Amino acid sequence: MVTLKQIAEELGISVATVSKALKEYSDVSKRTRVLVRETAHRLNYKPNSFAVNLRTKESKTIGIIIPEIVHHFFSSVIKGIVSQAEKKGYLVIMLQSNESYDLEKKQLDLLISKRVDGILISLANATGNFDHIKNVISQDIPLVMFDKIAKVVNCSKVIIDDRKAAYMATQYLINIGCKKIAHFRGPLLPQNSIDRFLGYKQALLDNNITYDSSLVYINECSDKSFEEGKKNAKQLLKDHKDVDGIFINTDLVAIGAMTLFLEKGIKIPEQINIVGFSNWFMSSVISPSLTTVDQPGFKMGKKAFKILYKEMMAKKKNKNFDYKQVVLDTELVIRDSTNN
Amino acid sequence: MVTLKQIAEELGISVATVSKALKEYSDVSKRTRVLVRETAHRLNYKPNSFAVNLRTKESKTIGIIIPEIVHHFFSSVIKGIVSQAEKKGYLVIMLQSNESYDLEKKQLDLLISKRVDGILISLANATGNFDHIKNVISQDIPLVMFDKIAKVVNCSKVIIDDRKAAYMATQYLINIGCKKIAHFRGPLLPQNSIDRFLGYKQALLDNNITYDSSLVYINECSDKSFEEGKKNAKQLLKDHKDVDGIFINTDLVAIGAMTLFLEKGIKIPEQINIVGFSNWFMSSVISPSLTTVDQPGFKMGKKAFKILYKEMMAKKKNKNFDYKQVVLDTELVIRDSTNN
DNA sequence: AAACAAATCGAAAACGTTTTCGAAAAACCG
DNA sequence: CGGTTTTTCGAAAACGTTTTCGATTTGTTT
Repeated sequence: MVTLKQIAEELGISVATVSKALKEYSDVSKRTRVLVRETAHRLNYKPNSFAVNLRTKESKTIGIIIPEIVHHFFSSVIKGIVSQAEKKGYLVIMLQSNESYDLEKKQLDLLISKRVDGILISLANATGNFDHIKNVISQDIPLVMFDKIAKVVNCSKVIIDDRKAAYMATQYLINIGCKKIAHFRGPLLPQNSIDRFLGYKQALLDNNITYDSSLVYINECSDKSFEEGKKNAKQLLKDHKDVDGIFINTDLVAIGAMTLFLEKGIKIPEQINIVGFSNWFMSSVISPSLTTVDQPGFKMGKKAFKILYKEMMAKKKNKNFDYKQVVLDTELVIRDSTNN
Repeated sequence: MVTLKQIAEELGISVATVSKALKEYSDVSKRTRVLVRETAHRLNYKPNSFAVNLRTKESKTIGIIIPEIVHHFFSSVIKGIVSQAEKKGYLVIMLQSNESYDLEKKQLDLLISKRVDGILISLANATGNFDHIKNVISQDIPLVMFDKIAKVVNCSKVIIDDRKAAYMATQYLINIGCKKIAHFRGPLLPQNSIDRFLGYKQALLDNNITYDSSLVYINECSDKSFEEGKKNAKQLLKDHKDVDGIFINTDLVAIGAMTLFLEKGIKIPEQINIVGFSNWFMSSVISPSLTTVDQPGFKMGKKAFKILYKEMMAKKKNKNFDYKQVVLDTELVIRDSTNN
């Protein structure tokens, strides 16, 4: 591995000037500048990033923690982050929390001991305490949360308006004539689940439909989403035979539910209308295709990185910055699982 | 940020002993060892990884390059890699080549200038020249290829036996009575496509079915897989009305094809039997569910890291090592798109 | 040619850690 | 107590870069 020193010796000049020449400092003559550049290129010089990191106190690396990698929405977000980060010369370290609070805390620790320049995080379902996040922020490490956020933590966030999106989805079910609408709401803790539930409830109230808590089903575990969708659907059939619409927290659960209904000979959308959430790719290719709320993962990833980047630049210049909250638009994608 | 120096001053001892105390060197007394540990903990000391990297010449980081993140198989592989790497104290930097040769080369450059300790890579479809890979290996940087490999490159590899799996899939179609079997083979360059095609061809020959090259369709672009599946299916209907089975390179293309057939009123599996490849999750929930070859992504990721880890350890001790080639088992998952 | 300004360079410190090697201190033994 | 071994410690170099600041050289002006 060739170093600055070797280039310096090769040319009979000092390490300092070599370094400065390569960075286009104005206090090195044009002649030596090209000389240095040429020999650097000839010797295939690559700066030792360990030394650069140590000296500049930055790693040009960011960390990202998500609940689950094998997930259409999250992998889209990652793709957005990685693509944007690369443009700005940042590499991305990826970690997954498996929806576990303890793991999330541990991963966060790992990232800060690696001294990443910034962190992007989407919370685990199990995360109900946010001290670990606040702790990072208080250490002045830029951090932005996306999608699964904590309202109570003061930092930049990129989200969708879950409540509004859920409201629109429910309103749509009402518009097409549904009288008795159930909701599969996902786990209790995450803000998304809460907001989507509240949107659902509000839409009912605004349309003078009395809210019935027995129509709301919880599905806890997330790596068994499909199975839980089936389970909830089965239970729903026992509890309420006359339900004609369901708004479901996430596509995979919705697909599970649809699968069970089809097994039981129940026609979709004729007997039950179903709306999902997230717009996974598979929702467009199953039959009937699933009406769902499109969640812009790729865009969210890009936006989240852009904000983080600004914060990292601000920190570098010792400037302080205001936290931003960006709300991305969603869209109801109407397909064949609803009777329009 | 607290350093060794600060701990040393706090205790009135030298930096050297502090360092050694924290690493349980035997040449520091028990008394000072606990003293150092305690104050380190009290001051919340975290070693500066930049300095450690510089000194030890390792980053405890590996890089991974895949063609596409938003992809069930590859995200499974990543999950396997990340989980295994974390156990051994390694973090993972992820990059995607977007199936482009130029990007792949650039990403590889990025990783080596970041001085990752090792690299895992799955080649882009467009990669037909392997000098960039050989170059890395000749620099003595541990590298293992997985799934989309280059046979001609001498390094460790984790793969499945694409040829055998394709043979089995085709043989299965023959066994259930298919007389005229088409093949959608994917792009030309990747070894997988080639091997799967060869397996298909061999199965035909072994069963005394004459191979007809007009039954083989190429789909080039990979982020439009679904659309290309439809396109190929449409063309197939024009060319060969009497085809009764298709073996398709990858699930998403198969699902595209199935979608078109269903649109055209062609019954699956009654009129056409379809076998895919990869076993994406969605293949189990569409209807009819897709018969396909299960490709163990998670396991492949774990195995690939394990081999890389051994090579990294060997390199650290200046030992040399033999390249390994691991072939993982596949399994034909029989579902409803074939008439069994 | 003197005086000054501008351009060009390099010595050296700093970043924080690890590790070698010699020195000092303590323990042991006859 | 002298000599030897063992234990414990620290000085210092090294990793490769960046950057400050003073020194030297060159150029410009009278």
